[in-house]
Amino acid sequence: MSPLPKVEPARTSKQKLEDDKRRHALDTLQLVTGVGAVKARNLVTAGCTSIADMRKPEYYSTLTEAQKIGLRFVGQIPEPVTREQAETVLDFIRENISSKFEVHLGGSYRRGAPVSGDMDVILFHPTHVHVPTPNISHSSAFSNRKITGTSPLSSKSGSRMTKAEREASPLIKDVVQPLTQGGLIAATLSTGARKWQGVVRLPEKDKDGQWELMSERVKLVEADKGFFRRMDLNLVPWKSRGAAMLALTGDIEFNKDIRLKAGQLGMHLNEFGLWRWQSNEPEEPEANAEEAQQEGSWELMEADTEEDILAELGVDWIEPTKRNFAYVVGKPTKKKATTVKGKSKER
DNA sequence: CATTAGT
DNA sequence: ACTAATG
Repeated sequence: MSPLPKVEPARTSKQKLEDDKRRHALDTLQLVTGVGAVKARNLVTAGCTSIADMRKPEYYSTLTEAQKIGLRFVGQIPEPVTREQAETVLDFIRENISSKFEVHLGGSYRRGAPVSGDMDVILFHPTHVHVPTPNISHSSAFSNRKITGTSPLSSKSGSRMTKAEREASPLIKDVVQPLTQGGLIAATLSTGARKWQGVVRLPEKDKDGQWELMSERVKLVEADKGFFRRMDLNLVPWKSRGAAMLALTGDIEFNKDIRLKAGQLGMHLNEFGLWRWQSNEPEEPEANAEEAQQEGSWELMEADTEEDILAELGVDWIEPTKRNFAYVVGKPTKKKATTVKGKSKER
């Protein structure tokens, strides 16, 4: 009387256990900055199942430079940054670079969070850096295609930088270098013309409120002594300050929402500004080839503060601290029957 | 190009 | 939704 088909409990539970272990290994390896789903899977498949394993030469040698840095600071980087720590770093930066830079903190700090996962530093400079034209065509709503690399405009300007160009860039020369020599910057994860990502050692003040000696800080960095945190430096053209403040303050859902709104109004919003599409003169429509060459171009709108951009989008001012969770798009004096978005993830 | 990261 | 850097 046991017509029940027999299952195989031994095999099933063993399988389940191995699945759990594998998942745990994948999650663990992804604690290292720069290690994502693909790299973690490759490592686990190769037999690397722990942070300690990752330091073995056979695995370590497969890591990128950024992943090696991530591994070096894996015990420190996940630690949250307090507002006080962020403000200390901000003070230090202001004291150690040219006063021509206007320095702000974005991210969850600006949204009022008590602690943040990292520091998002925004640097405005009145002269340096130019504003790149968006790489998408206006009809992207229908044909989601980008302008091809054969476009005379897009092919060149956004291209890569040589090492020499990189070191001559204002972000590196005028910001990263002094902050490194000052003993703030401990390691670089990635660095380009307008974005630097890396690790800083929190500067400390002595009993008299004086910073540590510069030479002391540099030694402490080399000895891995102190508190290390993630920081991003963003160099922003003056004209892009409003768009950059919006983009770098977030949160993600807020950014998506106002960008969607811009698109619905036929505009394009990115961290460089609010753009409107300018069609080319039809000029002489006769005899034109089947493929119209240039349909038009994106032109930067005047709106260069957060207020102006939001106003242009028909959105009333929203305090940064209100950009965290549910927020309303549309007229505030009307019913609340407008789009409300929830949140999911925050550090 | 894919991967990772960032709001 | 959209962009930057790496390899």
